[in-house]
Amino acid sequence: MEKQHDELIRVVVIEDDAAAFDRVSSALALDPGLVIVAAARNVANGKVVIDAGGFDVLLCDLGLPDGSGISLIRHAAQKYKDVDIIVITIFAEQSKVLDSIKAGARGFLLKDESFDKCAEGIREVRRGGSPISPSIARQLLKEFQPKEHNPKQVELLSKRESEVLNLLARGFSFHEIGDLLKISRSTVATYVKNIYQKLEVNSRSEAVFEASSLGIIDMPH
Amino acid sequence: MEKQHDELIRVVVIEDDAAAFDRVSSALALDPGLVIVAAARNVANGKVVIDAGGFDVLLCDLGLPDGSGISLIRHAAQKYKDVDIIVITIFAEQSKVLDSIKAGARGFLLKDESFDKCAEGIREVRRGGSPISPSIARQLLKEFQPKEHNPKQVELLSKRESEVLNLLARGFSFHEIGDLLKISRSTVATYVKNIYQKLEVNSRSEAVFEASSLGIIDMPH
DNA sequence: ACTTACCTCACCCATTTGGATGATGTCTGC
DNA sequence: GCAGACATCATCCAAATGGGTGAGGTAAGT
Repeated sequence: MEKQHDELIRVVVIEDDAAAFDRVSSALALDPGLVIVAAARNVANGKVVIDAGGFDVLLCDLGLPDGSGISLIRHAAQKYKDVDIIVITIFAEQSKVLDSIKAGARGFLLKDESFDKCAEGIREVRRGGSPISPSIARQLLKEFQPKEHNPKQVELLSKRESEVLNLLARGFSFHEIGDLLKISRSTVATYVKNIYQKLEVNSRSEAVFEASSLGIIDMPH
Repeated sequence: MEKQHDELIRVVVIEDDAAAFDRVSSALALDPGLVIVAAARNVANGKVVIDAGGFDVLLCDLGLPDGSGISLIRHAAQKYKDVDIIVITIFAEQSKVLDSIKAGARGFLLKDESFDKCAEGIREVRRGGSPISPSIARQLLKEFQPKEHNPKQVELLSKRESEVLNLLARGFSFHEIGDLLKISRSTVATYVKNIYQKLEVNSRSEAVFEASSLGIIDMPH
């Protein structure tokens, strides 16, 4: 499917709620540059519509009667790299928002607040931006912000133990770590044992695995 | 500092460009519920202003003459949990956007497009949302989307090697892995050597570390 | 037909690790 | 003042790892 460069943006809407669909279509009708070329009310039909191609933007609801719209998003995103996918949903559920984005969604609008912003959102996404409702955006920011979930974890390891753990992760031997930290290798071994106890593991690799999953290790990149 | 629950929102603006500051202050002046209680043009003065407290929202530029606004954001976020911080900047630089968010920013507006949306953004953030310019939001979404940066990485490890790596991470010995995969421990050792070569490491812990940083390992959570 | 990648196995051996046990000294909090 | 957490060190030893080398089979791609 070719990306159209003239002003006509072809939209597919997948939405099971009739009232919501009406409001979306009304909103889009106000913009002469937008045209709804197809619609579906469930996952099964949605897939057919998507496979048919011939559109630039996909507006997709998440809570469809026969499954989650996320599978459709993934399908469409993989099939058509140039299609911009915008999720329209009622509530900002943390996990579903993330899953949608991982599946390839490029915009996220809440039904209640943004029907009038629908057309603007579509233009925005075509411009290369990502329209995101503020309440959803807040969810996303939380993902990036340092997680202080479990206060215990923050101080689970002592300063010295953390240093050792980070060096362990980078493959240094006890001997090398000892040299780097100016302590004996026996002391390093002691720290390692303490780390293992605290993390409830019994090998280096498990410790690194556990620590990186807990976010208590300095990762590159 | 107490969070004010009446309608008056006290704002601090840290912005070095006089023209930009004027436009922001004009925009805020149109909303009688907003009042600029303090301002600064650089990091040094910004810190003083922040330490003085008595505000609800911090609007902060990133490119200040004597340093990055990110340090101010971090400082303010740590000192006042209830203060909402919005970044106002010219360009959406990927790394700085991320750093700002990690530092505690809760909103992100581009100067060129959103001066008029400034007041609305402040109200949004007080409501618990996160106003984010679409072009910045797109940057963030990219962070979440499965990174296919290096096509090699996707198939860096063979299927069998990945299985072994995941078991390595969980602390199984060669012997145990061999039993689990119904292969001999010699074969496991061979895989491990291959994995090390491919990841350019030479120990289990390094391999786990590298793999988790590359996202080619199945992490819990 | 030939190369390349993958899956499989074996043997050898020096180095490292993990586990156990025990010790000294500091510092903080109760 | 004393328990508890932390940082530091030591010795012993069985088991596991990492590194080297070699080798056979299959499947895919050139």
